[in-house]
Amino acid sequence: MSDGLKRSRASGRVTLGDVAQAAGVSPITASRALRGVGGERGVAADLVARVRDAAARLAYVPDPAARALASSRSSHVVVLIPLLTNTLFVDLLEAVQRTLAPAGYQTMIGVTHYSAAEEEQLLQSYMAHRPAGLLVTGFDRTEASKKIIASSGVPCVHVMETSDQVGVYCVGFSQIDAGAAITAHLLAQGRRRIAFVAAQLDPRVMQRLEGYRRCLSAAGRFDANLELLDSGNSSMALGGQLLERLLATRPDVDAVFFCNDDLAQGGLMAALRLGVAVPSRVAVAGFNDLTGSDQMLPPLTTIRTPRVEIGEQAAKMLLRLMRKEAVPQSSLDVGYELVVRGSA
Amino acid sequence: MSDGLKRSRASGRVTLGDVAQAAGVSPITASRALRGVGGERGVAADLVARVRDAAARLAYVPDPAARALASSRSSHVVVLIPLLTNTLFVDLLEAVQRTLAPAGYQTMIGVTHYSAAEEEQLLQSYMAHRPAGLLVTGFDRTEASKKIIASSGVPCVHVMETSDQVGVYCVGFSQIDAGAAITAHLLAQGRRRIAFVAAQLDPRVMQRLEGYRRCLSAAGRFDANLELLDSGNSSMALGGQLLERLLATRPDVDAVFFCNDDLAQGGLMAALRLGVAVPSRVAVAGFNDLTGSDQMLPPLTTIRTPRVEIGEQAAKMLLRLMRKEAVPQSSLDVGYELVVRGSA
DNA sequence: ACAACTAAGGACAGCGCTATCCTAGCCACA
DNA sequence: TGTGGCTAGGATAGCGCTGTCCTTAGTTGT
Repeated sequence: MSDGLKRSRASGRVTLGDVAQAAGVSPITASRALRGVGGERGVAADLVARVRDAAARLAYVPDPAARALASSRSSHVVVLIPLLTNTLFVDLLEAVQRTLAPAGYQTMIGVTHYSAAEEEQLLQSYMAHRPAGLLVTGFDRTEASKKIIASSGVPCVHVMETSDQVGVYCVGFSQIDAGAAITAHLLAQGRRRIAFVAAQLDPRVMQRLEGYRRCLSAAGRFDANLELLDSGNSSMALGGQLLERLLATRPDVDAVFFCNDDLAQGGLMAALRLGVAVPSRVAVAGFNDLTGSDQMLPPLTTIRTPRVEIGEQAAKMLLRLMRKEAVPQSSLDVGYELVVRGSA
Repeated sequence: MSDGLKRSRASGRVTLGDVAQAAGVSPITASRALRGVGGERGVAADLVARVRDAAARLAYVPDPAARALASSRSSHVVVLIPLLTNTLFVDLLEAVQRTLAPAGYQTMIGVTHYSAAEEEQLLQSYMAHRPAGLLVTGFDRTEASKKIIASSGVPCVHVMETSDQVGVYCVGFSQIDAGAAITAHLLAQGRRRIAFVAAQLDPRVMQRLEGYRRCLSAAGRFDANLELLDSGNSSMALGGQLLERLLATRPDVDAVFFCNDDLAQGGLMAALRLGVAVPSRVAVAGFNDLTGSDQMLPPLTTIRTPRVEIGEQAAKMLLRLMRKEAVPQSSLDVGYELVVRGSA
């Protein structure tokens, strides 16, 4: 070798071969040394050090495309979430990225807009990239989507919900229990006519509804007429409208459980506008503890969903799966927290 | 050829070679036919049809990794934004994705958290992926970042601000003008002691401040003591605190221009809590027209920033650059809109 | 009718890396 | 001392695609 620092390719790119040459080993050994194959065995420690040193000296950066082509597995992790406009998923996403990035994985974000069809299409197109891992929201998807995931052999972790199905990896909490818990809180406050107001009727919202129903039924306070479900998109504006509609048609309501905080925030603003006293006339509760809920007047009582922890744990689980390490438990329940503030 | 439908590789993957064989042409011709090289010239129309048909029949999906390796350019577009928790950037991002996805480009999102250092590191790691295009926020970055962008030769479009520098592509609007416009509106409403309250002092916030200063100076109403700048992160809670602090120390203030809507929303809630009448006692104005601003009490007067249009136009501009097509104008000013509501 | 030109399609090589097999050297055991 | 098993490192051969020539056929002009 003439000059260890000279690059061989016309492209000017520093390749693994250059590193190997500079370190005085074969390209394969350099590859193994840098990847650390076989734990601490495999390549001898002094060789590893020499290769690492050469790579640093040459500022070597591996080519992800070449790596993906040769190993038929990329460094991408596909993350599929329903919405980017809901801070819940943004917080989740940031936690995932923060955990995955140091391990050398890039996240590719797909937004499904709560549509199973859109999700299926995203899966189809993203799978061509041979992702190393997959992170999806919930369990509600088309059969075709499930088949794509299963047959691809790509490790997959489900978030936000839990399941005890074998071979299914998930990190979440029981939406049913959480829905029941906040309903129980309203009951404990002496409320008797507790309404459930929801929009964006995705599976998790329906599970919260289920929790609400079970809790009220157990207390003998269930009344189907107190459920106000709207298929529109969840927003503050809609929350305000729904509260108005609810009070107009069910004047005896003394508490409202909004399935999501943005609806609840809109409800609180509408109450303020209409001169409806909260919580004396109606108590208001939300779900998720989104940004701003603590700034409402009165501050919103809600369920804090641990999305950051979900994101971190799911990413860690995925990391183990991608490295083919053992996963302690396939289903992780991280719980939830009732946050009692002024509105209920 | 024996059976046009049989796959040749052990991997089971349908490759370009299979398609070519099924169509009775060489792999290169198939490649050219599917990519449509040379516009409508190049490959004969009947051959193109035959190849397309074969590809569809075999459900051929090109391998992005192989493509990236061979052409040294991937199908990724890197988008760098400061924050994912600000709906402004989320709206921008969704518009970008919506425009780029049909053209076959995947977006890779990097969050800089308003840190030039973090941005530099993201650039460094993402550039290894040989992105086809780059979309960055504003012009404020390290020299090293600028060098990485320039020397990579990757087409780059800047968003949110405009610049008349030659060779710099950007889509945005004048933050200075917009800041001046809303200040002028407050002046026109008869306000005389107009405060400027800001947090998260990024370059665009400082430009709005500049607009505010120019407008007030021209009217002979400028008072440096009316500026309240906080380096903390922008949030509703901080907006409330800053309003309280402002009213305590400058009791004669009759209008507040918050540099961002979340601060303004927090300010409005604090005013409500403190019993400060808006707009009679103090007028309140925000910036960006974020989600919920129209639901405040009173609804927030603000500047609507056309982030969806910025996203679309920037993506279109980037598409042209990536295809080496001519770009009509390198700097696109999409303007802004004053939205007058109840708070001012 | 022949040379010079044009353009469609193909052969070839290689992008940068890793999976797979293979070799050489080592130790342990009989 | 011989043989089997084991391990570190290397040689080889692609992964699936596209850039760069090059061939061949068709076309035009004189």
